[in-house]
Amino acid sequence: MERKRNISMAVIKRLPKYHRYLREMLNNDVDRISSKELSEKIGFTASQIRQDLNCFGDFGQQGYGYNVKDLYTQISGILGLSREYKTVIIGAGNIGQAIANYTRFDKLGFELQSIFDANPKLIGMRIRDVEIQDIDNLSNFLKRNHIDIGIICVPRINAQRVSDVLVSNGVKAIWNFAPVDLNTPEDVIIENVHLSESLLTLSYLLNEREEEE
Amino acid sequence: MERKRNISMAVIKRLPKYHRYLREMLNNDVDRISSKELSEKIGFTASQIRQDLNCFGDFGQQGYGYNVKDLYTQISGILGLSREYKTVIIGAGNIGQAIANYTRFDKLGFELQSIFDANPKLIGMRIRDVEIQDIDNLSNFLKRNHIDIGIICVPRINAQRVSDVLVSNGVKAIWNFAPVDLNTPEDVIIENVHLSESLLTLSYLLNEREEEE
DNA sequence: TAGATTGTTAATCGATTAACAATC
DNA sequence: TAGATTGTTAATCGATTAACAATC
Repeated sequence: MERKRNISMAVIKRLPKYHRYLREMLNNDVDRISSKELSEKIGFTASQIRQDLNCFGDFGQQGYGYNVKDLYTQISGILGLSREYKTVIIGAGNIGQAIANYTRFDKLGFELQSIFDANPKLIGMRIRDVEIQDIDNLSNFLKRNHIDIGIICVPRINAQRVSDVLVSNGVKAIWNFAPVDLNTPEDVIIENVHLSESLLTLSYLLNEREEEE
Repeated sequence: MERKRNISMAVIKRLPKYHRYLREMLNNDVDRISSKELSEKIGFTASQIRQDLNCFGDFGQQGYGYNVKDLYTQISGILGLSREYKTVIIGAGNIGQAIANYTRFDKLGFELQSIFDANPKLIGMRIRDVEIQDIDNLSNFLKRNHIDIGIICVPRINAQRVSDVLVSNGVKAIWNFAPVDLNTPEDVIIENVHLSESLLTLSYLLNEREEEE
């Protein structure tokens, strides 16, 4: 299935966007699409789209283009969505609760198994049928349950400690919302969501724009 | 002050990370740092760090390196943090409330002026002294108050409509959490936080890693 | 002064775009 | 078959890294 090793991060980061646009077209009963048409919607060049897709296979057909349903299925598979992932959230504060409440991720196959927090007021509370546990149980819970992805939503100061517990109990992927760069072994995958950095990019651009005037 | 026009997006996206590391060093009473030392902490090459900083000015000194406090101040200014920004949040659901509760952004100079939602159960509620208003008041509110940044936290289906209201009332920057690419005039700045895309990047990488084994 | 480290130019690397033969 | 559009190679563009003279 894999055609090309070492897919560049630039390509990988575009895949979810293909997935989203194809899903949308599928919902609108679009049967087929050419790289040129897709280019106009998604904003990548037609050439780039063909290059990107060809990293993974010959999904198109000359003179026809791409079958939307088939391509969607392929991209879903490439993104790893043909299986399910068991997740835990650590930190039931603002962001932790927000993520826990998102039904969007369930539909993609990410199953929230438990939530952990240190605050006694939160422990025992339920978010969509998942009970918030004492963070002291985290290590034990991980030993008894296979977890694919740990979602870190604790304050900056505690993030590395939580990460260490996850890693030492075999969790291989971390979705990190704490504004810190975690230190982990090479075989652990980290995906950061640094909201402040996103906001500062916005203020940079807004300011740059205003200076030009 | 500006040395070089057309700073590339690659450089811009690294600036907030410099800002974060410098803040941390400042808190740890570090006085000066060389590009080589910073490189070891932040993970960019020393060469890249010097190139990046030189887009904006000669902040270093041969034989000495960079003064942490000065550089922090410079980067803060470049990121537009020497002024304040008035913001509104539209959508008081999971993400909207989480963002409203973040005190981190206040400290950087982002002042939440109001929150809007369509849900009667939420209207009138207060989040940290800010009252949730009926979304029908949004347009009027924007006409009476200058707002720098609109933060869109409504469901996908309503995001474009909200964006249109913001834009037609002169809002020039949008921080968008809805999983959709907004259609806006060229002079409006959009910064997207697409959480699903981030999660799918993670599942891609996790899957790729497991295939190799 | 000698050592350190910048600012900056040149070399390399990688990603994007253009072009076109292959083929449905 | 003729037209359309892919897959893929080659050309271009941009970003990163290396090297080193300038200078604190």
